[in-house]
This record gives sequence, structure tokens and C-alpha cells, in this order.
Amino acid sequence: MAGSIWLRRERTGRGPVPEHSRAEITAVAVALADADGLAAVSMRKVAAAIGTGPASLYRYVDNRDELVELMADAVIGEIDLDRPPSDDWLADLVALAHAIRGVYRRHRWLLDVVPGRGLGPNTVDVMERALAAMSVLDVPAATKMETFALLNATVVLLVRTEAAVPDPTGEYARAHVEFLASVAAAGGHPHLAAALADPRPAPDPGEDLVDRVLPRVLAGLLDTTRRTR
Amino acid sequence: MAGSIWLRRERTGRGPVPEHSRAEITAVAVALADADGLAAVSMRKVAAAIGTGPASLYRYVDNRDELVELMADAVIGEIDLDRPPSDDWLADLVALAHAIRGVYRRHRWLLDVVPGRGLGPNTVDVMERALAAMSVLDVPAATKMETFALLNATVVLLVRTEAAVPDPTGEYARAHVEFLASVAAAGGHPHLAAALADPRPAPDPGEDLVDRVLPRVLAGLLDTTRRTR
DNA sequence: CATTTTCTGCGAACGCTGATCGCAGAGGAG
DNA sequence: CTCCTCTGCGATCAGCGTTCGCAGAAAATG
Repeated sequence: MAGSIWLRRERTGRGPVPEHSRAEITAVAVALADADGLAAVSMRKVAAAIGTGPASLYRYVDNRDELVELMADAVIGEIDLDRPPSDDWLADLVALAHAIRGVYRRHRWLLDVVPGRGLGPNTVDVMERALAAMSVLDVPAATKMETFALLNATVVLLVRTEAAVPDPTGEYARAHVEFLASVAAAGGHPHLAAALADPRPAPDPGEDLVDRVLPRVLAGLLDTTRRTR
Repeated sequence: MAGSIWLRRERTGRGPVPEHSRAEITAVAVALADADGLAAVSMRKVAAAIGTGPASLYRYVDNRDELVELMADAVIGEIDLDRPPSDDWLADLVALAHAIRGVYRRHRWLLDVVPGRGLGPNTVDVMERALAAMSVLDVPAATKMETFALLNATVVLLVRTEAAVPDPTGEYARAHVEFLASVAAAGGHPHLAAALADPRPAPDPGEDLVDRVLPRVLAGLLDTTRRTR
């Protein structure tokens, strides 16, 4: 009831044995979100999917936000942390970012989860890995925490931009360019008109956007104090 | 009905004169969001605030998402674009980022608006300004568009991180550190434990996080092709 | 001016949501 | 063996976005 779900034991020992578990509920919810998006994850649908009434879920979770927290941490757990870190802290962080991006690509609903919340055990494990990579850096721990947050935010940023342009034939994209064209045609936006007339495509950012952008973002946060111990 | 709201005229000329306007509805909705967050902006509450029934709003807007789109573009319109651009494109972009950050700080609910959507007239004006600043750069227009998107995303990123740590005494932050401490105490996370034991505060990022981070982010996108014409 | 057409305001309603309450019953704790 | 706590869950509440249909106003049309 009080405090975060990660500090609450799943079972106190008293009373009858629960018929389900957080893990089962979380798996079902993740499957639902993978199929139909985060909005499709309603307490009722999840309950129906595990074969109980709509109210039973509240025996395992205080509210829907907690369920989402479980989901987010569960998919973060897909990240493989077995390979040991190298001696290149930046390369390790970039590799971590790639792994995180993989999670976002596999579970696009994760983009809709409000960040800042949710810091479950799997997320802490990833954080531990990031701190390990940065252990050679002689900066305050708070800065390393910020760096980790910035790394995550950057991955979200890049995944979002790559998800924003996928279907130029879609209904929304069509209305989008139509509006831009009408504004340009109305005059008063010379640079926009020129931009729309430029046929050159952007150089394919491809697979390496993380490699190109992330090091500079991290440098922006670390450069004033970067020192190798 | 079809297409984006920006391509639909507010009034066709036929029929009785509407008692309200998009601008009035938008202003009321923004005030509601400023006071109680985006979730408090329900069609019913907005309708009640302007003194009509719950269904009347649909005469002005197709659905709630369109209303949010109006809101987002309206507050972007607060950005002052009167001052002419300088001859330093990067400084101009950074100044623009500061202005955008100001909007996000004044209307924190904007963080909850799903990005990628919404590209109203005010947003196009800001985009025109960004393109004007970048007119001296000899890169494809598509790259400039991406740069503008990345600029916006970076601002969101920075505002979010600065909003994530505001109140260490809050309920959520308390449970947060409590959980981290319990994980560290359980062992197995040496770097986390060391980080929690580090008393040094982060060097105050202060007002200049945008100035420090943004130029590097933009460089990450532009450096392969950056040339001044 | 009269008619037609189109739009407005809005009460009522539908289906869905997250969440609460209370009750019957199961099963460890002492 | 008794108690006390916990479980499943039907019933229920308040709120949500959205749709429908109708009465009536006003511009366009003849």
C-alpha cells in the first residue's frame, strides 16, 4: 500500500496461496501492449486474459501505474549483461545504449511510458553496469547518475525520431505534408518553401545514429570535469 | 472531418454564428492544463468551463487529440520571433532552444503531449526561423528538418531531467532512494553502493545545460556534412 | 420574400475506463 | 483448533471520449 511496489513483498505468507503472480500478470500485460499498444493494457483486459474478474488484479498491484512499472522493468530485463565490460568506458556506454534501443524497438509502447518513474531491479542492474563502465571517471557520482539518465533520454529521443518518419504514405503524414505545402504556397515562409523544394534526401543516418550522437551528448555533460583516474 | 485541423476552416459561412471559437476553447483548455495537468483537460471539463454541454465541443474539434494539438501550438505561439536572426547560426539555434524551453517551463503539461504530432501554424513559424538560421549551411533540407526535430527533442530531454529531481522530499523520491538504498545494502551492486556513498554534489548545471549540450547534439547530426556556404 | 441547405447547441445515451467495497471462504500462525 | 489474514470476485461508482438525433438559427439560393 505505502511505498513503491519494489519494496513490497509479493507474498506475506499468510492466507491462501495466490493463483497468479506478478510475473504472470506482467507477461500477459506486455504481450497485450506488444500487440495493441499501451492503451490496450486495461486492468479489465489483463484480468480477462489471465482468466479472473476485473477486480482481482488489485490484489497484486495497487493501480495501473504500478502495473506499467512492472512491465517497463520486465522488458529492461531482456538486456544481456553477461558480457564483461571492456576498458573503454565510452564504448561500453554506447553498447549499452544499443541494447536499450533494442528493447524500445521490440516494445514500442515503452515510448509511451512516462520516464523518470520506474526504477525496478532490472533497471538498477543496468544502472550498475553503466556505473561500472564509468568507474574510471573521476567525477561526482551524481554526475554519473545524470549521465545515465541522459543516456536513456537520448536513446528515447533517437528511437522516437526514427519512429516518426516510418510511413510517408500514412494518413497523418499525408495531412502533415499537405499542411506544410499550403503554408509554403501562401507565402511568408521563404526558407520553408525553399526547403520543401530541395529534392536532396538526408544522408541515411542508418544504424549509427546512436554512435554519432550519443558520444557528443555525453561529452556535453562530462567535458567540464572529465578526467581519467 | 478529414485531414488535419489546420486545413479545416473554423467557419464555413453557413449556418448560425458559433457562440465560441477555437481560440477561446484553446485558452480555457490551456488554463485548465496549467492548473491541474493535461489529464485534467477532459472534454467535459472544458465544455463546462466555457458554459456549454459536454457534446458542444465537437462542433469545433473532431476529438480530444485535436484539442491538445491546438493547445500545443497555442503555447508555442508565445515564442517571440520579432528579433531578427544574427549571423551566427548556432547561437540563433541555441537562443531558439532557450525560448522553447521557456514554453515548456511555463506549461509543464507540454511534456506529456506526444511529440511528432502537431505542427500548427505557430510551430511552422518557429520552424521557419530555424531554417532561416541554418540557411548558411550547405546541407540537404531534410537534414535541417531533422536538426530542428533533434533540437526540440533535446529541449524536451533537458526539461525532463531538470523536472525529474525537483523535490527530494516528495513521496515518490523518498520511495525511490529507499529502494536504491535497499538494493545497495543487499550487496551485489558495488558501484551503486559506492555511488550512493559519494557525498559530492553534481556541479550545478544551472541555466546553461542547453548551451553546453545542444551544440554537441547538433554537431552529432551535422558534422559529416557541415559546410558554410 | 420564400425556400432550401447547412450549420449550431445540447440532452441523452453507449461503451469503456480505473478503482472501491464488501463478502465468502481458504489456509498459514499461534 | 482457533484466529486472523489474505484471496477471488461480483457489484458498483464516478468519470471518460464519443455518437446520435433533434430543434432551431442563419446564410445561400431562386
